Amino acid sequence: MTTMADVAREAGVSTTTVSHVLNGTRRVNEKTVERVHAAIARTGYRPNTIARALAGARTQSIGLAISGVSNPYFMDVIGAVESEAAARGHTLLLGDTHDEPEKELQMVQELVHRRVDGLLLAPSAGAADGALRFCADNDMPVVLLDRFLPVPFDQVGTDNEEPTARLVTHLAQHGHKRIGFVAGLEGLSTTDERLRGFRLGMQRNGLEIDEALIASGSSAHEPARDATNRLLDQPDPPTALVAGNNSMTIGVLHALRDRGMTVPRDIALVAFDDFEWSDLFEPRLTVIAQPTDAIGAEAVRMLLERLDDPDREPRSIRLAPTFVTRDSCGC
Amino acid sequence: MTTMADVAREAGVSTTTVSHVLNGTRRVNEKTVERVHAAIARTGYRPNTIARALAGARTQSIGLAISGVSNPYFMDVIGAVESEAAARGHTLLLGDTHDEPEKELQMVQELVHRRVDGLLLAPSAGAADGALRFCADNDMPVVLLDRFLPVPFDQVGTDNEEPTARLVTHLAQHGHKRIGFVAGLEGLSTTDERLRGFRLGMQRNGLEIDEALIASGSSAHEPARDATNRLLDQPDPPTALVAGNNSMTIGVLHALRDRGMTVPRDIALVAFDDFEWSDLFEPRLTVIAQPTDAIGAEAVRMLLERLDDPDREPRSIRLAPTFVTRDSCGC
DNA sequence: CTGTTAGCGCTTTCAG
DNA sequence: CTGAAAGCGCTAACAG
Repeated sequence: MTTMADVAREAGVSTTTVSHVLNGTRRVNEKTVERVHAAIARTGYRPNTIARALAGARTQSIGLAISGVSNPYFMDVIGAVESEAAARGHTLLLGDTHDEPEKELQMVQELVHRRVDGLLLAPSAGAADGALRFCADNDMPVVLLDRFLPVPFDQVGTDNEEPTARLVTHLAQHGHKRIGFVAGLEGLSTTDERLRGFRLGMQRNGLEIDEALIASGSSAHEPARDATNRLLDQPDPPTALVAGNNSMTIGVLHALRDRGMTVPRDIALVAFDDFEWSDLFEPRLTVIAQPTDAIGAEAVRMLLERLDDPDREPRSIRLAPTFVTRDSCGC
Repeated sequence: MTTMADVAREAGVSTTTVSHVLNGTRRVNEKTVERVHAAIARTGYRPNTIARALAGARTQSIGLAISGVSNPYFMDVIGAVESEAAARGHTLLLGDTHDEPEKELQMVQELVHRRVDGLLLAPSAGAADGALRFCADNDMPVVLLDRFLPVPFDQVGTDNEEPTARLVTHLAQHGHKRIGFVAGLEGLSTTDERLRGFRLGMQRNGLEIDEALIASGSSAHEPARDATNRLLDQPDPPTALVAGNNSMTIGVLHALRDRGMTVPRDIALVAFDDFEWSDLFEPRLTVIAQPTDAIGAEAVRMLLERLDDPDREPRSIRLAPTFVTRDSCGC
C-alpha cells in the first residue's frame, strides 16, 4: 500500500505539500502540483480514508439509519440515497433502527463513532430525546427523513395531511359514507398527519367520524390485518377503507381475502404509498404515491449542503406526492 | 469525547492495560479488570473505531457490493445481511456496482480502502480479473453472493439448474411443448445455470429445443419486455414462458398485458424468483423461491468465519430454493 | 510558496 | 502481571 510519504519522496516534496494539493487547502506552485500529480499517477497512490478521518478531516461517508427490513418504501429510499451519495463521492453506512428508540440510539452512536460526516435518519417515535439529542450534543449534522419533528433539524419527506384528505374525498365522491382508517404506529408524525388528513377529509365531505372506524395497524403487515378484521367485525362495518401505508395495505388485502371479500366489489380500498409494480396487483390499487427517489436524493443533497454551511437555518422540505387512480377505489 | 487515556487515568493503569482488557488480548489481573470496567462505566467511554482501524485492528465493518437498485431480490438480501451483520456487531457499508465491472472495481477499492474487515460481493460478469483480483492482491476476505465463479473464494447462493429444469417439467406436465425462455444478462453464472436448467428440462421431457424460443432479457425489466415480444411475434409462438428472474418476470407480465393476453388462459408463465407479495399479484405466480434471508445471513456467517480462519479451504454453499405452485402455470 | 512537527486514539512489540 | 513507547497515514498549526 503506497502512502503519502511515498508520493512525497517520489515528487521530491513534503507530505504537507502532497496533502495540500490533494485537498486544495492552500496555494501550491503549479510546477509542484504537476510533479505531485505525476508521482501519484506513477505510484497509484490512494489516500487512506481511515487515517484521514483520524487526523480530523471528513470521511466522505454518510450514515443512513432507518427501519428498513420489512418496508418497501424505505427499501426504495435506500436505493435512492446510495445512488445520490455515490454520485457525490460519499460512501453509505447502513443501519436498521427497527423503529425502536434504543436500537436507534445505538445505531446512531455507532455511526457517529465511525465519524460519518453526517446522518440521514428516519426518526422513531422516541428519537427526539434519544438519538437526536445525542447527535446535537456531538454536533453531528442530521437530516430527518420521512418523519417531521418540531426540532431544529433539516427535514425532508412528503405531504401527508392534504393527500390523505384527498383519498377520503375520492371515496366520498363514490358515495361512501362509512369509511374506515387503518392508522400507523403511534407517535410517528406521518401517522398523526395522515390521521389528521383522514379526519379533515371526512369533515370536508360532511361525513360523521366514527371513532370505532379508526384502528391502529402499527405501520406493519400483521397488525394491519388484525385491525382490518376488527373494523369489519363491527355491527355497521365500513364500505370503504383507507390504509395508512405500504406495509399495512398488504395486511388489509390479506384480511380482505381471508374473509372472501373482493375489492372493489365488496369494499373499496385506497392507500397511502405506492408499490413499484402495483399495476400487477389484484386489485390494482388507487394510492398516494410518494416521490421516493426524489426524497432520497434531496435528503443527501440537503445533508451535504449543511456540511458546507453548518450554521444555515434548518429547513423542511415536503415533496408533493402523486394521486394515482386505479381500480381498488371502484372507479 | 472520552478517550482511552481518560479511562486509563481514571483507573490508574496504562492505556496498554485498558486496551488489553477491552480486547481480551492478554491476561490481566482480575482486580485491574474490574477497575478498568468501572472507569469505563463512569466515563461512558466508547472506543474509537477509526483509531482502532488505523492502528491495524479490525474495523468491525463489512462491505456489501451488489447491483441493487432495481432488483427486489437484492433488496431482500440487503435486509438480511444488515440484520445478521448487526447481530454480530458489524456495521454495513453498502455500495451499488450496477453490474458494471468498472463501477464494481471502484466500489470494491473504496471499500478496501475503508478497511472493511471483509467483503460480500455479487460479482459482475467481469469481476474475476477486476474486483476479485484486486481483493486477492490486497488479501481482502471475500464471500461471493448469488453468482458462482470458478475461483478460489467462498461463495453462497442457490441452486439454479435443477430448479429451472423442474419449472420446465411442470410446464411439460401441463402438456406444453413449445416453451420459451427469457434469459438473464450474459456472463452471469446464474444466467448460464438457469439456461442450462431450461435445456435440461426440455430434454428430460423429450421436447425439442428451438433456439428461437430463447431470448435474452438482460436480467432487467424493459429488455425482458422486448424479449417477450420477440418471442411472441414468431410464426409458431410458445404456449408457455419461463422467466429467468425477478425483474424479468415483471417485464414479461407487462408485455403480456400490452398484448391483451391473460395468464394462464392465453399463455402459461413460471419464473425464477419469488416476490414478497406475489400472492397479491394477478396472476398469482408459480415460481422458484430463493431463501434470500438465509442466503444473506449465511454469507455474513461465512465471511466472519473466514476472518477467524483465513487459510481455510474456500467453500461453496448452495441453499435449496422452494418450488411454489400458484396459478400462473395453469394448475 | 514550502517544510517541520505535533498530534488524532488506538494496538502492539519490547522490557520489566 | 503491567507499562513505555513506537507507530498506523494523514492534517494543520506554526515557522520560515
